[in-house]
Amino acid sequence: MPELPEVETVRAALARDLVGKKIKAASVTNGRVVRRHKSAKEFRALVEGRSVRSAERLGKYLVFAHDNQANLVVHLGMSGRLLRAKGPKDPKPKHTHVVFTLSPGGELRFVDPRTFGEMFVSSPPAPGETVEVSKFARLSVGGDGLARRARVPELAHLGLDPFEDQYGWDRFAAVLRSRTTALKAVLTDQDILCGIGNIYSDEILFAAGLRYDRPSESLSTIEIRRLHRSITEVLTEAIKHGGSTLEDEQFVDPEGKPGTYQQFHQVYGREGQACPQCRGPIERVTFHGRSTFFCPRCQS
DNA sequence: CCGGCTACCTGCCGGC
DNA sequence: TGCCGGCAGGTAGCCG
Repeated sequence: MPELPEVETVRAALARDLVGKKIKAASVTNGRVVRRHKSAKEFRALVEGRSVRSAERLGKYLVFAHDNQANLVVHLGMSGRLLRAKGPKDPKPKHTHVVFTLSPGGELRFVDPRTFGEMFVSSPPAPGETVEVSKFARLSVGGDGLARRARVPELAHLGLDPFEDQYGWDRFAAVLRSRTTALKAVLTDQDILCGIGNIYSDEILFAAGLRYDRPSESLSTIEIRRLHRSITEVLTEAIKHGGSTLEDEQFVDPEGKPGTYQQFHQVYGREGQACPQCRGPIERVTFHGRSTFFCPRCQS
């Protein structure tokens, strides 16, 4: 379940290892992965022969700028991996759906058992064509973020990325006060804040001492500042440890290395265990059809 | 406009 | 031992 820290880990690895290389050939063996395109053939025609100029991230999306104004966009979904390989002789994992042959040398493969992940080539909007950028992005994102959204229309609906410029606590306060929804629903709504999913929302809310079901507009200024700080701190710490790799899922970076942040999880997946702060039992509830872990004593 | 529900998928695990 | 239901959850699309 790659969320922002896992996607950032992949981005950083590919910034070192993919940028500057040319995609000589692409092979697509599961068309569902490129479902935004009319055909796999169309997708191949758009990527083959292109060089990769940069590796960026917006929320949980990877954005690789091509040498022709277009961008290759990748979302890992629930179980997607981008894996480097030395060449075609390296054994292909099951569920390898796309293989890029790179120049110089090697391959980049997209492996995704559950096929919730996808990739597509985004062409810049035609001159004069306007792109509707999400109102939460407009509210707080600086020039780069807005420009990036305008360049990739498919991602223009995304809200604030927690690491984008100009994401101050006062702007964040305006976002929270504009909704009456439960905090967890706000944190995981990609059109408001992008990059946070089920695991990190629970960890962030525990760090902030706030319950998942607190109405977002009910927070005091101090609570808003605490939540704002917790978002940055938890995600930064998770990135430092290469993201989280849970026992039942298989996140690894492009070199096949798992993350280690799971050992620092305070509440996620710890139902019945002692809260690290008060030693009371961590509770698990189903919220919006998803598991939510929290400490009823430390979070209010 | 907004919130809530479901479909899309495969692997894994517990129960029978 | 084998089958089957439930669960995992990110996003898009639909509906009220």
